[in-house]
Amino acid sequence: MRVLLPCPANGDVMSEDEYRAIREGKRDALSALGLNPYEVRTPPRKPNGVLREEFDAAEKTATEENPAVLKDCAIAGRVLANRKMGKKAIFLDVYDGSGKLQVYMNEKGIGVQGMSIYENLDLGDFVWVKGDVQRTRTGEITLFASELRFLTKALGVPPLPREFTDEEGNKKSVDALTDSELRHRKRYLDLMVHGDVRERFVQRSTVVTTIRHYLEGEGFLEVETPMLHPVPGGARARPFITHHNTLHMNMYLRIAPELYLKRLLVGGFERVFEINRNFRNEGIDHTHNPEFTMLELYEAYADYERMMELTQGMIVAAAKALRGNDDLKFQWNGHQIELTPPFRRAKYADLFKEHVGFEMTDKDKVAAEAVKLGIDPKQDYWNTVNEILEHHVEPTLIQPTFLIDYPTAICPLTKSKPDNPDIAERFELFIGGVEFANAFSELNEPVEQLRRFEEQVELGKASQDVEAPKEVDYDYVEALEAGMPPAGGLGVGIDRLVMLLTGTDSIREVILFPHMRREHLNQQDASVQRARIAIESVLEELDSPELRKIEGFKQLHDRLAELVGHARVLLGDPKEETKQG
RNA sequence: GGAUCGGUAGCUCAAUGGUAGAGUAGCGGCCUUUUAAGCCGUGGGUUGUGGGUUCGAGUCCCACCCGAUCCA
Repeated sequence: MRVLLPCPANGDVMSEDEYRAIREGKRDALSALGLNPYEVRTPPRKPNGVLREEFDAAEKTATEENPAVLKDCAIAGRVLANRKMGKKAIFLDVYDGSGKLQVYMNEKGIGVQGMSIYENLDLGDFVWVKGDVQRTRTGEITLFASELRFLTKALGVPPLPREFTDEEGNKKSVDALTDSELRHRKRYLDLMVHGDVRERFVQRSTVVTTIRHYLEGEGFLEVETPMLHPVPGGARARPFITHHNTLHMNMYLRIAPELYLKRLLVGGFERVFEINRNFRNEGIDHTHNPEFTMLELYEAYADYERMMELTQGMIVAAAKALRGNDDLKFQWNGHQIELTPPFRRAKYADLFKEHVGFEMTDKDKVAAEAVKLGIDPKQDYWNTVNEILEHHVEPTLIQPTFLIDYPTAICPLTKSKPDNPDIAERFELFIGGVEFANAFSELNEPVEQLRRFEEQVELGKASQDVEAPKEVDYDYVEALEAGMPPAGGLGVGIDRLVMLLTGTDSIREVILFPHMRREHLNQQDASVQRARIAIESVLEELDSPELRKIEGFKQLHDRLAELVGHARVLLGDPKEETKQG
C-alpha cells in the first residue's frame, strides 16, 4: 500500500513506496537533463489508428522489392510494454485512444539524447515518437524511431496483465486489476488496462447519442430543468436533502424531472425531453446506484399509445446503432431477449389474474396473499396489490412486454381511461423481468391532481411509508390551472438500457464512477466523520439572521461557538489547528 | 437488514496453529528485430482494522471496516 506523508521541508509529498521513489528519481533525472517531465506541448502527431490505416493503404500498392513505408510519421501515447533486446534494439508498445502501435528504437536512430530519455522511461509514461512506419521482420507494423521526446511521467505503476506458469508447466494469462472493488474505485486504471471496459462506455455514449438523435428527428427539444427541488416529486422515492445557505432553506436533489417538464407543456413547448441524472436515497446493489440517468419526454396531444411507439422506436434504434446491423437478439440477465417490434402488450389485471390466480379486486384473497408474502400490513390496498404483482408477475416478463392499464390508485399523475375511472392509461415496459420504461397519458386536471397529491401525502403519513411524498407541490397544481394540453409522457432508465444492450449484469459496469462507501474508514474514523458533519451543520444554522433576532441569542451563539471550537480540536480538525497555530 | 464468500508483495495468487512464499512487475547485469521476449542475480510484507485464545495466529474466537453473491 502506498503511504503519502507531507514533507515538512517543501510541502511536497514524500513516499514510503519504493516504486514511486524510483520513478521520482527518474523524473528528477529528466529535469536535470533540461527536459520537462510534464511537458506542456505535444508536437504534431497522428493517432495510431490513422497510421495503421494509412499503412494498410500503402501496402496495397507495395511490392516485394518496394515494401510499404510511411516516411516521417509521429505518434504520442502511453508506454505499456518495453522489450529491450540488448543495448541496440528496443521495442515499446505505445497506446493512444485508437489503440497500440509498436515502436522500434536503437541508439543509432534516437541518439544519445533519446537514449538518456529511454533510461528514465517507466511503464505508464507518455512519449512522443517520430520515425518511419514499416513492417518488422516478424510482420508487425512498427514505427522505427528517429526521435524520442518525453511528455509525461507516471509516478504510479500501471496494473498490467501478466502470465504465470502453472504446476503442469503451462503458461496461463492473468488479467490485471480483477478486483471489482478496485476497478470501480480506481476506474482510471480499469480503463487504462481494459480495452473492453473502455469500449462499453463508448457503447453507452452511442446509445445516448442515438436516442438523442432519434428524438430530435421526432421534433423533440432537449431541455434542462432543475436538479435542486424545493419540493421533491414526480416519483415515489426518498430524496437526498441538502441545504441552501443564503436562502436558509432545505432543497432536495431531484427524484424525477417530471413536474418541471410538464410545466414546459403548459408554457407551450409541445415536445420536450431531458436526459440527465435522478437521485434516490435508497439501497445500492447491482441494479441500483444512488444517482442514475433517466430519459424523460413529454409530447402534447399524444397519449400512452404514442409513448409505446416511441419507446419501441428508440430502443430498436439504439440496438441497431450498437450492433451496426439488424440483429436484435440480446443475451442478458440469463435470458435470450428478442427486441424485434412490436413488443407484446398485456393488461395489468389480466396478468395479475393469470399469475396470482385470482382477481386483483378480491380483497380477502389479496389480504391472505399479502400475509403469505410478508408484505407490510399497513400498506394501502392498491400498493399491496402492486407488490403482489411485482412478486408474481414481473419476473415472468422476459421478452419485451408493455404491461398496460394500471389501477388508478397507484398512478397519481396519470389520466384514467375515459370509460373507467379505476383504470389508468399507464404502461411499464418489462424486459428480462426488469422495468425499463414507465409512461402514461398525463393527468392535466388541476383539481383532481390536487386531490390525488393530498391523498398520497395522507396515505404516506398513515402508513409511515418513507417513499411517500411528504408535501404537495402546490406550484405544480397552479401550473396545471393555467392549462396543460393532453399529453403523453415517458421515462426510460438509460443505465438499464445500456446494461441490456451491452449484456452487462451490474449497473456498476455501465456507470463510470459508481458510488461506494469511503475506503479505509474504521468505526472511529466514521464517527469522527459524522461528528464533523454535525458540527458543520450547527455552524451553518448559527449564521442564520433569523436566529440572530431572537433575544438572548448572542450569549447562546457565543457559548455554542466555543463548544464547537473545543469539539473541533478534539476531533483533530485541521481548520482549528491552523487557527491556533 | 439477514446469510454465505472474500480482503496476504505494485499485479495475479500460494501458505495442517510452527521461519510469510511463487510467478510477474521493480532494481542490477547479459543479449542487435522482439510480440505479455529470454537468461543470471537481487530488494520488496503492519497478511483490511482492533481485541482475544495460545509457548506460538495469515490460519482459531469476538468486534468492526471494505467488497462480492444470494435473500428480504
